Amino acid sequence: MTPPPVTQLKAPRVGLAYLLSQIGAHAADEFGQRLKPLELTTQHVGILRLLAMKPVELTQRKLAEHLRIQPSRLVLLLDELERKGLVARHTDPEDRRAKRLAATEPGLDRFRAVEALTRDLEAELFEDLSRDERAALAGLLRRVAAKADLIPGVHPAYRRLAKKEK
Amino acid sequence: MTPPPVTQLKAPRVGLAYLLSQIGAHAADEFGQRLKPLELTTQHVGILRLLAMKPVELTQRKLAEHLRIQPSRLVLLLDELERKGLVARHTDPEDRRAKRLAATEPGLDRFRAVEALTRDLEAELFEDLSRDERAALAGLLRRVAAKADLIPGVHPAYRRLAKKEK
DNA sequence: TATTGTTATACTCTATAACTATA
DNA sequence: TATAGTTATAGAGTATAACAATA
Repeated sequence: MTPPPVTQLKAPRVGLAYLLSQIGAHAADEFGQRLKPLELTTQHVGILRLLAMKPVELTQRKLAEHLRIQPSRLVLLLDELERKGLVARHTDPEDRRAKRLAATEPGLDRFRAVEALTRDLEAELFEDLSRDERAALAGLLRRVAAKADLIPGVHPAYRRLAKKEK
Repeated sequence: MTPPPVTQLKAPRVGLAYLLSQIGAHAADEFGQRLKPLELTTQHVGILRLLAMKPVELTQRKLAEHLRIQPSRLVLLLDELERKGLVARHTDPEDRRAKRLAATEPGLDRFRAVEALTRDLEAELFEDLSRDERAALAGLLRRVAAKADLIPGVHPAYRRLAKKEK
């Protein structure tokens, strides 16, 4: 698929963390590419994924907090999703400042298309691994994720450049 | 280490590719954080890693091609490394347009510090895995990387937003 | 006075294209 | 005329701060 490197250089030795990061970035890039025909970005999908679980109480403030993104950034993402008719904002009758978020029917359909596309991508990425090997890989990765306190469904890329932590 | 999510939401089901991407991004973020005291970014390290192998024939053009980054971008990265005294540009006597690149002694020292830091990071990330499990994980990942034609030492993040491929 | 969502502004990163000096 | 490296410009993405409506 990818053309071979034109400039041949002896391969440097890299560690397990690097390998993980390299493959992970590749998978994310591929996913992003395949998302284009659906007119979605990975960030949109992260939002749709949560809304597809129908948590009726979810407001923008809470969603931004959960995803670790700026509320102002979420506004733009939701504007885009709303303009496509995939997500709806409803003013909360009990607190007219807040907006309750919900995926629309077309939004759920679109998300199911993303899930199908994801299965295709995984089938290709892990084509060379047996069923047992995939399960073993998943098991190992889940333990690493748990150790790092990663939150399922919350991708670090959301807050990539977030705080300086100085 | 990381505080638990303030907003509790049932965890969405995510696949193996997502898990890989999530952990990979986390590892890359952590690496980037720990690199700060050394005044380097992951891109600088990618360059140092290749130059540490002392490929005397390497010019900027070839390095940019290998890393899949724009030559103009490489200029800035090398400016930064050169200003810190970690890399040197020498005009090629046989083609005075080209610059031969080389890591300086301080550059090699700095790279060795990065390697030490990497070992620490890996020890933490994979603390819960046994020696055999780490080897198994590495083996599986290497097969996935090979299937995807990933080039050792060339991180996709270099060309993350590169071309639209439309 | 505090909070939700929004808008405005600025900053960073990167790609594209123009430029120079050599070939 | 073409190529290596550089500089200049512009665009995308994001964070920060200011703002309006509501509590």
